[in-house]
Amino acid sequence: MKQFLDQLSEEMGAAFEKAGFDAALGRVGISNRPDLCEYQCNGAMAGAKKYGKKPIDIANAVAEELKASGTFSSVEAVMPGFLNLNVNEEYLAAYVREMLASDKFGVEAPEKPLKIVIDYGGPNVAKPLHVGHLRPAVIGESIKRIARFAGHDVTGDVHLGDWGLQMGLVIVELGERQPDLPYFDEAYEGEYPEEPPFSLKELEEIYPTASAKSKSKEDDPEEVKQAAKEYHARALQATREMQQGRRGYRALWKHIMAVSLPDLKENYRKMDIEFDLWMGESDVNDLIPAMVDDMKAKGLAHISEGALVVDVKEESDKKELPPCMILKSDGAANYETTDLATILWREKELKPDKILYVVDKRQELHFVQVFRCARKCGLVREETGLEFIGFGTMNGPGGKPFKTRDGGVLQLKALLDEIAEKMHTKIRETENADAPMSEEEAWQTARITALAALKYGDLSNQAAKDYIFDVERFTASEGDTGPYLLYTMARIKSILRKYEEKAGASLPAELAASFPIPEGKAMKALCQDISGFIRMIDEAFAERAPHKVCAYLYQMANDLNSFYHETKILAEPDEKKQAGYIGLIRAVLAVMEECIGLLGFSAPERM
RNA sequence: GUGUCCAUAGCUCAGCUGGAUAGAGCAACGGCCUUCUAAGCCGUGGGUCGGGGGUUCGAAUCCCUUUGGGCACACCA
Repeated sequence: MKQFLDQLSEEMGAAFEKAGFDAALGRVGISNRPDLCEYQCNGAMAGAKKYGKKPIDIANAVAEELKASGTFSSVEAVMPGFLNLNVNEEYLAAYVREMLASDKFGVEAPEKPLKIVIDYGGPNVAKPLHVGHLRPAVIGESIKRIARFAGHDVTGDVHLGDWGLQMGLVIVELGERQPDLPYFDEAYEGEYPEEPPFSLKELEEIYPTASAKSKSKEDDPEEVKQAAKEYHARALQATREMQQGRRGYRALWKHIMAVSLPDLKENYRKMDIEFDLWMGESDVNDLIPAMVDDMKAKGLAHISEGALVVDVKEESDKKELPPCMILKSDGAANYETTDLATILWREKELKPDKILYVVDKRQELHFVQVFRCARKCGLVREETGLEFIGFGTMNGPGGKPFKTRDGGVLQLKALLDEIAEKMHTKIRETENADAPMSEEEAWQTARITALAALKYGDLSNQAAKDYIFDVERFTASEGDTGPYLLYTMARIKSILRKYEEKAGASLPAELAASFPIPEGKAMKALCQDISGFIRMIDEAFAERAPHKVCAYLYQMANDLNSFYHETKILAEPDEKKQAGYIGLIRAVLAVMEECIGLLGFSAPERM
């Protein structure tokens, strides 16, 4: 279906044309003066110069053409040349009914659906998920769902960080602790144990320890600095040896993966984040030699300061762009290498029209280099879109990087639990004494609500901006929050349940038939909200902007609550009227369900 | 230093393909539960849209400039 505003614009454009003006001037937008009208068109002012006429004269002429319109209930030309519009209720209701009767509320598949790969998540194996992993997962997941809903063929890939220095660090640290393990004996030719030499808990401690050991601060004594440097060098060497196939290290790598991966999967599952592919940097290791050879053969890669690089600077650059490094001077791969090989793999296996990278915006330069290198070396077809979607840093209250009270990194599990507990407390404080929740339902509801709080809190901000993550604010669950939306939905569900009980029958599956012609401002506002759905989806997809879905939902929830307060639905004596109310709130609920699904969370039956 | 992004109410953020009085939430203050969930609704106060120029009938929005921040700038990812 067409966007509602486009339909209005068409009607308006026709009127402009009839009055002797360019139809393109008839663009209709939502009014920014809701006290005066519902929609507006400013084309008369835009066209004044072109036609050498006063804007108000044009507006009046156009308004005259629309006098008999079935689309608008009123068209008013106002100084200096605004066209203030209200839509006809029956026309509006008919549009919404058509939406409700359509698949996906009238959002049609694009003529040529795009094959899109979304690279998001990017957790590092061997490191526990911490708050820093929240944004890529939450934003990427939502963009994926929006793109899919918009009708595209979307593949989400977690793109594990499993081939870099952190592996070398874990190997070295393990070697310090248990040097007698066969993995470290190069002469060992037997089978390695099946059981990993560490538990998940140990692994989660090994990495931070190793990482700390490899770094030193400015004011550390010289011998500490020296030790850190030496340790770091060993980790680099271990990384290289692992990449190049040293048996013992590969075996350890497998152990690390076996221990770490199930935990990662479990964590993402808890957050309702689903990847189609669990590929990692390691999966493309075998593609690297041929890729490098090809770059050399084409004369694109050359040695610079010991490393193999490809120049990617261009004439138009305002700034000196460093070359893209293909191999480090020690011959090891770095993240440019694996990112490039990954592009190669995706191109070969999936032939995507677009690859979207949902990554920290601080990595933008890296991706500029990688994208240019990929093009220059012919790793992708000309028409394959490579798109960087950078998100801002999540800071704690006060605007500084997010830390726990004792200065450590807050693990994602801990954060989720903390919020769920607060929600649980809230539920117990406010629940209806006549129908208390079972402990199971209370916790279930708490977890659903916590996830909504967390995700909505993140997604309602523009992704590209830094934002302040304030647990107190999100758990407050007042105002523009996830729980507020869920609460609104729970209210609707409650009414629907009671209505069904009273009527003694279940509601018809059909949404469109019972949708009313709106009477009064509150009802009409809700109809208009629904009518804007297709436009919202188009924009959210085009701009990769989940926050548009949030704003849409919030507006709808506000309007619903206003309606709720001024209308006693269950007490309405006029059965026909009541059925209309029920039809309206059911439609609102259905749209809201769809929207929160796009954001990546769900709603409980009651709160 | 170079590049880049940002600057809107006390705080956290929308609005930015230019339009009429710049919107929310939190915080503050005042109302509303005998009636469908008060995690709610209604209202009040609070802003030279960082500063200065320009384009335009019209600028928070576009251009230039300036100030103040964030971030990045090849062998960690």
